[in-house]
Amino acid sequence: MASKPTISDVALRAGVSKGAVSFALNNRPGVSAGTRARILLAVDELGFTPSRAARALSSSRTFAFGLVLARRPEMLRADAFFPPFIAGVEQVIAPAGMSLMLRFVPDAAAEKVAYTELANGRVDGVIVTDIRRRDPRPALLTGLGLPAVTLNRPTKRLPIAAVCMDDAPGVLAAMEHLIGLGHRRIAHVGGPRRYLHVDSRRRQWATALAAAGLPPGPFLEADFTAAGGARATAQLLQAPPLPTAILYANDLMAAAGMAEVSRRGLRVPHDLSIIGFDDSELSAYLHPPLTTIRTDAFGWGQAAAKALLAQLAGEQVTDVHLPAGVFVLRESTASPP
Amino acid sequence: MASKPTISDVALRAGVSKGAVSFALNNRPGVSAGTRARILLAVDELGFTPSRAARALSSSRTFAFGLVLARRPEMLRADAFFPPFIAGVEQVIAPAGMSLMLRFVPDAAAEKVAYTELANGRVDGVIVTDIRRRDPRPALLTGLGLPAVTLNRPTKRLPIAAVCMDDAPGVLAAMEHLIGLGHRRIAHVGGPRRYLHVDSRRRQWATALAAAGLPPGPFLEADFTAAGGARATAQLLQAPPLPTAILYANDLMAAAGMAEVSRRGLRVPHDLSIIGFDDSELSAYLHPPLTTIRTDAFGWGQAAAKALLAQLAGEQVTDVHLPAGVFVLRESTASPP
DNA sequence: GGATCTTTCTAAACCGTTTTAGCTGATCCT
DNA sequence: AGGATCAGCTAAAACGGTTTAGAAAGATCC
Repeated sequence: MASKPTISDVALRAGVSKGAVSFALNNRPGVSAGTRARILLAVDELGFTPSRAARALSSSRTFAFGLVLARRPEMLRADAFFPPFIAGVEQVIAPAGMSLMLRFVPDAAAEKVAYTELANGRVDGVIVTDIRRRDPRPALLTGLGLPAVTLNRPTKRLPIAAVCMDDAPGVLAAMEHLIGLGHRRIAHVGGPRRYLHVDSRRRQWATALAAAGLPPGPFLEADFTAAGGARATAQLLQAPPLPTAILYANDLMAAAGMAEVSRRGLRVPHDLSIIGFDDSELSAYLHPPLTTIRTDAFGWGQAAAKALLAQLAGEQVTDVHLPAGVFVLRESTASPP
Repeated sequence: MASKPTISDVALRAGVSKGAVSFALNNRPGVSAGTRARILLAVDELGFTPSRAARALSSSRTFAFGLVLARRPEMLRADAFFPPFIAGVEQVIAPAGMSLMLRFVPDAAAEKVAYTELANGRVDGVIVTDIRRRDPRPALLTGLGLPAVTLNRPTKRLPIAAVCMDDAPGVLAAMEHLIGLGHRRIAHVGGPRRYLHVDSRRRQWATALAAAGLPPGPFLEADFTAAGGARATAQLLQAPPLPTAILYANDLMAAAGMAEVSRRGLRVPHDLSIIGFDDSELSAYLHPPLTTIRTDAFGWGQAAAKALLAQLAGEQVTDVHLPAGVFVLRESTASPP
């Protein structure tokens, strides 16, 4: 009585066998309504909650999802995506009695170890983010037999479902907006090109440029940090021909870029237009408020969690397509000087 | 052979009993060097890794720590503390074979449920952040018998160790800097007052004001979001006497405040000095670069994880005191107009 | 009215570790 | 030489659930 009650205590109190209690608790047929009520009463009186460890051992399910992040700590310092993303995941899985197991690793080698450990009875499935070119993880995960969901689709055919958010419409709208304003030299500051979404945004940008009959603009590969954004901006601004607009792959780099522009005595948007990506919380409150492309990290987290949950429930899951990011017009863009 | 090898497979291959294998793997005495080598060889050949679930069940340890965050999703959107904090925790616990279990909950009621669930065989200990006034969690946790570490000390005497970072020196240095520049009306925009660290910073600010013989300045309670920071700033600026400097409880509010000041045609730092808190990644790259007080979230995470690990190892842990946040002078402060 | 199905429930096996109790044979001590 | 001690190992009992095989009791069928 002093220590935590077990299923045997419940069985004893309800005058049934352990098996009956297990059936009753898992809503399985084979228990009469009366007995079920008696069992639930005993559960309630004893304050019984099943031990996850025992459940995990006998049913070989862990009731946890895994998320492995391969990032250097400094890249996490101001990350605007993961906190809301994780919150979205949590909101969906917590009511289902599951929890999220997090792993931060510094590089790809550690990443592989982390997934292997997670596969070894720590989680029932994983959400794979930051898909890279020739990403080894889908193969690794199917090899490990670990159910998974990816954020965006890595390559054409894989037995892993993807939860996709198309960034083409957002980037296109942004580019059309700039081109409509009369911009002809539109630069792009992206993230590391190994990431698929970085490359995708870059392609949309290049396509829009070409479609408007404009010459290919300068592309700079930065690292998603404020420091990187400032550095890339400085580089774009150091020699003519100067771009009249810059599209960034996230708001953090855009904000830092905007500051860099100001520091050089140029004015946003008068001398240079700036567009970010993600619509982070601060962006609406910068000076000037940042025009950006909104992505719904929270909703993405929810969708990914739902897809993984459905997969574990045995449903045949296909790719999920979320509403594309929308272009949010604020005040960091104007006609070129 | 097809499925994952168990400890019995290893025992069979090495020609010993399961017990011997367990002893060898856990570096326990009672196994000769020769036998140990034979066992380790078998482990290697079979690629054996012990099942966490079975381990958890028989040793009643879960090899995971828990972290429960009671925040509304919008407060997480731009949070600069948790990503590096969690990264710090991870860096310490991963080599020890442990992982982090995360829970996001919307309010205090859900919080209690979350801790109770975690206590029930899901984690070996928790890190408690965002300590509030009359926080019910320390009592809850000691009641649940769940080892814990708090970030900063809630009240005087509790059997829970705290990992503390003193913000007094940083705030004091900031205030001395402002007062030295000649400021006499220094406002403070804090976070929700139920948080102990909010109250602590507010007290330091008030004390410094009093120590300099200045009248108590206006305090505004905001919510740590950019929107809240902008709103509070607007309120401070709407009626004279205007403050000549504002100290914010985080960089996000400070950044939004700075933009709000600019929007009103005032110039930072010429017309108004601004100081933030935390030194988030963007702050050094704002225009002007934000003067702030640096807190080491990553180091805090490491220290908290170490303390919890030590506690689980049976060590008598006392409070840990981390280096205080340092004042980082940049360009958002100047003499009052 | 007996054979056959269902339904409801029990007993026991099982999941893969850790841990305890106890069994060996060698060594030490007097 | 013979008992105590010890390291090195084995066998088996936990840990707390799930799951399977099968028993007991009613309901159904011809």
